[in-house]
Parts: sequence; structure tokens; C-alpha cells
Amino acid sequence: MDVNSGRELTIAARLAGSLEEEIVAGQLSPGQQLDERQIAERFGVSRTPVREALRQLASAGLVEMRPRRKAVVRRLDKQRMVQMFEVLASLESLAAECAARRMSAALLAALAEIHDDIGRCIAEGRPEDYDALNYQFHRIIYDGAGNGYLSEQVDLLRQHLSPYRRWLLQKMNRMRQSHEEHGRILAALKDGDEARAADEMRRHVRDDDRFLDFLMAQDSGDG
Amino acid sequence: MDVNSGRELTIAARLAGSLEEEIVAGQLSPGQQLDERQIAERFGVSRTPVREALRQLASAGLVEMRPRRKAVVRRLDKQRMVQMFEVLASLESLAAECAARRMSAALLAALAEIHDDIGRCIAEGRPEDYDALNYQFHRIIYDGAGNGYLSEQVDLLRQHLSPYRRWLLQKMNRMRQSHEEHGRILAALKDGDEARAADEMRRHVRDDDRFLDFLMAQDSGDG
DNA sequence: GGCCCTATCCTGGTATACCAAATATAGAGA
DNA sequence: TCTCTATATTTGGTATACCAGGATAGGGCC
Repeated sequence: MDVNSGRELTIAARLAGSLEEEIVAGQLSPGQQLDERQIAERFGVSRTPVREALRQLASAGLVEMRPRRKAVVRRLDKQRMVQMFEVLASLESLAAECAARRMSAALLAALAEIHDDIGRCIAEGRPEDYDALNYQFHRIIYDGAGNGYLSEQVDLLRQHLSPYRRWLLQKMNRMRQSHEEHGRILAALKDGDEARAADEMRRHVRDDDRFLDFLMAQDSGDG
Repeated sequence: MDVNSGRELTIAARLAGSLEEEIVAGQLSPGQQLDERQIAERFGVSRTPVREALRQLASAGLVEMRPRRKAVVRRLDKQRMVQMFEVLASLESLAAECAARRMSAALLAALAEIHDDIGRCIAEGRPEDYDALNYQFHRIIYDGAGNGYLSEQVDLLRQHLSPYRRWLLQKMNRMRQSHEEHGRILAALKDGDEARAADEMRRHVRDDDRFLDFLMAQDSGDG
């Protein structure tokens, strides 16, 4: 899940990760202008990887770049997060719908196995494994959807959301409920019921959405 | 719609456009490796803008870049196109659903006006205006959805699909049918019927999808 | 004769220098 | 004093040179 875990090779990628963290953490406030030379100096590198990193962040939607203008940090308000979750829900729902139609028996079995693993993980109190398993569960559904493009996009979106998700899941330990929802999705997939699979998945992802709404109400006035 | 029309400023952006065209046109075959120096020489520029362009194309999903590896042209088979349309349909459907819930009366009126414009455009036989108007119709719905992220993503996706769309719409002149479908979407939005709006929109976009299926059957064996 | 190891080349990643556009600033004119 | 303009400075875009990692080919070993 961690994009920049250890096996980093290029400075640009590492920079992108660092800057993303800073933006998400709010150390770089929205609207702030990012000077390439300044960043380069701060990290002790040249401007070249900084540019690549900024380009990457721009494609991730974290900064905005216009020709001949400084890159500016985008408004990372929680509303935008909710919007991203809304899109994620739609895409995951599509994946579930497609998977219900096209998923192979082997993949379905693998999915059931992951589902059981998650159950064990919860029962044995190993919440640190949850994230990875949860990702695998969804990942298998993307694969089963037989739509490579969708898989990529949803992967990308999840990647962009991952910092928030971790924060979110840490805060409200909803693993049990999530597991139940997984169970319902799995059942729908087994039945090959496209509509129900899509609906359950949408609901499942949107639950996180509702948490965000809750959090927004909690400490609003960020964005 | 034309991303690179006239007001080009940076070489990198122009390069990205040219390379995208070549890839779409098949002059750069899928799987082909793109040597940065060679491309730079071919276009008479340095490697720097080539790198930026390649990065751009990578984020557009047209090429694949791995560290220390040459960028390779992605398999741009028609199946992938279908997959992109599938995702587009899902996103547009979400937009319509949100729009039915949140769209302002003013935007709805604007939408109706565009719809009429398209009707006139068809009646008076000005198919060259169709693309722009059609885009506006959908664009207003994105705006009405009140989800900036969704709007950006769907915009991006449409941009990536635009070459195919033009080719597609030129080939099979389905403007009339499309206009009727627009009418149904508009009606659903006016009624504030989320589910129907989403469904009509999904169907509408997926119609293009079906054309692609047809085309694929016609001259398969590309990807 | 085939497989593995190594050396060389090739290519992408990075650093630095230069150029041009955009903005800030200061001065002159109204 | 305000505004318009011209200039200076800032800063992103581009070019070039250098470095390091991966690929391939050749030779040595089994």
C-alpha cells in the first residue's frame, strides 16, 4: 500500500511521496506556492527531480501547475475527500457489477479465502494486518471485473486516498462492520447478482464516506 | 475539445500531443519502446521536454514508464477503449445521479437551452457544431453534480477518449438518437429522479460502447 | 556444448547552466 | 497622488553534461 516503502529508486518518486505527506499533513497549506528552487534546496537535490515530483503530484491532483506559473497546493479540504470517496464508491461498484458477471470460480474462491483471513485477523486481534488484507479483498474484485483500465484507475484513486483511509480506519475501528459488508458482497458475487453486488459495494465504500461527513462536522473549518 | 489548439506555450505539451496522435494513429505500435534521445532528435528538441511529455502520456495511460526502463507504448487495443467507456459510463452516471439531487434551477435551464441548441444544430444540418454542444451538455451536468473531483476525472477521461470519440461519431452518425437520449436525461433531471437520471446516462454513454463492440467485431486483431 | 559470470555499452536519472516569459517595482507623466 | 510604463528580477522552461543502474554480449567454467 505504501507507495514509497523502501525499494525507492528515483529521487523524484521519493520527493513526490514526501511532498504528498506534507500537503496531506497540512504543513504545506492550500494555495501556497511551491518554488522549485526552494524545494530543491530544502531537500538537497537539483530542480530536475523536483519538477518530476511536482508533475506527479499534479497528475495526482494534489497541486496545480500552469505554464510559467508556480505550482500551487490545491485546496485539500475534506469536502474534496468526500468527493473522491463518492467517485471511488462508483468505480468500486462498477467493479463489483462486472465481477459478478465475469469473475472466475478460482478468483471467487480466492476472495472467499481472503474473507476468512480477515475474519481470523479480527478474531485474533491483529488489526495491523487488516489494511493489507482489506486491500487484497478489493483487489481481487478489480481483477475479477476483467477491466484493466478500471482496475488501474481505482488503484490510483485508492492510492491517493490511502493517507486519509489509514487515518480514518485508525480513528474509528469499524473492521467488524466492514467484514460483515464484505460478506454480503461476497454472497452477491457468488450468486452472480450484478445489481446487488454493485449496490452492496457502493454502500460499503460509502460508509467511509459517511464517516468523513461525521469527521467534517467534528472539526470543520479546514478547507 | 482539442487540447492543443493554438495557444501552445510549452514544448512538452506540444510533444505530448504529437506523440499521443502518433500512438493513436498507430504510427507508434503498441509495445514499442520509446527512446528519449531518439525522440528528442526526431523533434529537434532536448531530452528534457521529451521526458515531461512522456510523463504526461504515462499519466494519461498511453505509455508505461518504469524506473530505468524505456517508456513503452501501451497496448491501445479496442478492448481497452471499451473498458474506458465502461468507466466513463459509470462516472457520467454518477454525475447525473448527483446532478438530479443537487442541480440548481439555473443550470437546469441552461441544460435545456443547450439541448434545444443541439436540436437546432441537427435540424439545420450543422454537424460540425455537434461535438462542442454535446460536450457542453455533459459539462453542465458535471457542474451540476457539485463534485469537482468527479468533474475533473470525467473531463480527463473524456479528453483521453476524444480521439476515438471523434472517429466514432464521424463513422456512425448517431446524433439524432443521441439527442433523444439527452432529452430523456434532461427529463429525469427535471424530475429530480436520481436513479432514472443515472440509468439513462449510463445507457447513453454505453451506446458508444456498443458501437465499439461492433467496430471491434468489424476489424478485430488490432490489439 | 551449454550455462553462468563479468565487462562494456546503453539508457534513464540527476545536476547545472542558460533563456524567456511573467511579475514586481520604480520612475515619470498626467 | 494615481496610473501607466519600462525595466529589473524572479522563476519556470529548455539545453547540455555527467552519473548510475540495467541489459547484452562475450568469455570462462562446468
